Amino acid sequence: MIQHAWNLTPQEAVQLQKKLAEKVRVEPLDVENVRLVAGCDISFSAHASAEAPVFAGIVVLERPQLTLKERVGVRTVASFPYIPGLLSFRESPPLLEAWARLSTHPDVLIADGQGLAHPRRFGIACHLGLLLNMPSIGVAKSLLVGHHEAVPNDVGAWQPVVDRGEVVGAALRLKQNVAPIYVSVGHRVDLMSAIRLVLQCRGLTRLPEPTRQAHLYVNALRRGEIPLD
DNA sequence: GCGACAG
DNA sequence: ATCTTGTCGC
Repeated sequence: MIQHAWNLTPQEAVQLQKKLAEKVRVEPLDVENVRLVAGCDISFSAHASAEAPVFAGIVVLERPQLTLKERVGVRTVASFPYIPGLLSFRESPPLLEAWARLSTHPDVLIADGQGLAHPRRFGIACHLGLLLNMPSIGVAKSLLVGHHEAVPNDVGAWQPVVDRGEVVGAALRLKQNVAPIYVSVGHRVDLMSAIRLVLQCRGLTRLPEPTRQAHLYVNALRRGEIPLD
């Protein structure tokens, strides 16, 4: 099991990403046999500070009905600032804490951010997948790197996201007349498998259900509408 | 040096 | 990410 310190300087974090990026595995995933899909997200209290309270949550849905099987949340503090390209050093520790409290065992994890569509090909989806040794997929609402052609206005339509001549992800449309989402490989999956799984996690909104429900959950936690265990 | 920049 | 109500459109 891979493990490393989190109290790093931004410069050290960048070096660590370059080193860990070499360990990411891109391979087909047997999507048809995926039963439990985990979605995770973070919610911060107002005013971004170094010691801001943060709520991290994981929701586990069961395919193909996308039924909620489990959800777990934790309250802690962020110990790393938000720096584009280093998001995972801010959000992963809280998410790993929540993950450790799961009683179910998800087959795949969908992270709220990029996977390989990252300047060093190591977004938060790759980071979490590698540390948890889990198939993982990145689903982001906007692009960090790369470009793509216009995506046809049809559910399921997608266009490759290219960065420095390399296909690093896909702009995928889950709903008509709204912006597409960005799907990229995290760990132990390939792009086609990732796209297929995300499509199977489609609800009626722009974002896939795991991501959407995790978002709603952590926001409810922050507002005190739902108690922590 | 000038922009771009996940959440 | 967060601060925030109503409003236009499918």
